Amino acid sequence: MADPPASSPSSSPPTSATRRRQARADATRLALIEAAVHEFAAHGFEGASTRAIATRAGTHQPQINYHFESKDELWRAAVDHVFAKLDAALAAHQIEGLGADEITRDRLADAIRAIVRAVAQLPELNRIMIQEATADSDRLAWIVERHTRGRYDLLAEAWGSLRRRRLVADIDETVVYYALIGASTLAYVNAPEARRLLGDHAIDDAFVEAHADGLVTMFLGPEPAAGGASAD
Amino acid sequence: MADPPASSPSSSPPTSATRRRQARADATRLALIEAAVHEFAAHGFEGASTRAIATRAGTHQPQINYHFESKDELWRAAVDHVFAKLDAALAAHQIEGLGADEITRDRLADAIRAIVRAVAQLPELNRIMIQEATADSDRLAWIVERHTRGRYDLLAEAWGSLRRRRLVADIDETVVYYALIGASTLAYVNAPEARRLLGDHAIDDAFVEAHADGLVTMFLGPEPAAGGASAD
DNA sequence: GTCTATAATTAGATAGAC
DNA sequence: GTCTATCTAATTATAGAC
Repeated sequence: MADPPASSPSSSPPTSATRRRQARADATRLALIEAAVHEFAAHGFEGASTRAIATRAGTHQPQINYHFESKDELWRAAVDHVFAKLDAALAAHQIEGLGADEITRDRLADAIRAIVRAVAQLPELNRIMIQEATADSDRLAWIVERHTRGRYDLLAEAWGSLRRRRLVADIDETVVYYALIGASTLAYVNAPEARRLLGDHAIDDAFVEAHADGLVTMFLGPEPAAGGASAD
Repeated sequence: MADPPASSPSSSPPTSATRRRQARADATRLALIEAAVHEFAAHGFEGASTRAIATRAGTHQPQINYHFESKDELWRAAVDHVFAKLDAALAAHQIEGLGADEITRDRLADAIRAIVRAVAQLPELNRIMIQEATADSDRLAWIVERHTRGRYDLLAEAWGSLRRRRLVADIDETVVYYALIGASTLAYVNAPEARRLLGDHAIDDAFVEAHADGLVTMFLGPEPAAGGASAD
């Protein structure tokens, strides 16, 4: 979405030297984005300094204003980057998404497991989300319209469909949305706290699997009701 | 815990004037703490400025260093303040706590409802907690040992007791802790986002009650199993 | 105790050499 | 494109009048 700064201003043919320069520039840009993800997640937008980001990226602070218009634009590029990684992780953890076909209890169970595994390996995304969601701002408006609303609608429709068919508990979609996101992300968002509270190795792969199973039980019940449910 | 600056340096008897001065000072101190709660919750420790806190408190920025040693000490006073409010809110919403006697399913259900109602009216506490928990720091160490660990132990013991007696699903205490805190707090922590996503009045009293009921259903099941459960 | 003025540091952004 | 040097504005904390 953010255009890279124009690197071929006129019609000069791409020589080997300019191609190497471009590759170096792309590497710098990516390193800045990944460093920004880490720093914004840890300290919030205002708490993260562009100097710390540049140092983590192995470059110098003015590079941020060269490759991005401003700290704000770097933040947007970082957010787009982690959401792209989320979609990749979700795709890796489940064959079909929520929206593909008529939702079933088992499909939602698979989706919940996929969400838990994905957010476990991508804690920065939900750290950034929550840092921004605590106060209204232009950044919050941007992130809600660009990344949040579509995902909310998908989950709300899936839950609503199951709820109307009595395949899940009679709980409001808005309640389920925040309960599921909160219940699935907090242990990873708060991993530094969890390490102090529970020990260094408390949030490991076994925890993630127990967490996924636990949330499926909590949100979908121990077992699908045999027989009695009738469609709307 | 933090001693107020000594206001009676020698043995001068308290005149009406000095008593009025002291009352004014106490009011300034409290106004600073409450403004600090708001600003730290909205912007995090590093993102909140002492000028903004002083302005919100209706006083001037150097008052912070007079009434508190530093921004850091003000933060600690603010955290103690919101945890005291949490305890008051929890006490108002339930007769007995988790630790009073042998835990029962109904007692835990009451506790969950009390937690939801309390965190709904005190979103600043969980905003501050989550802002700090995303990165390790001296502040995180302080808050975990001073405020978090005891509450974690209480809930983990209660759940473990019910779990051993097969009165709740067989889910690990650590999973339940983060799932419950996340599921109960996120809608209020993220209220600015929820307003953009769902509309201005989505997180109202009816939501809180539906939320409380929904979490009881999710964590404790729709109904206690009649008969079959045997104690350990 | 509360105020104004200011010191010392650090922030994001820019200029210009190479 | 990347670097060094630096500008302007904002930060926390302190000094000193009242």
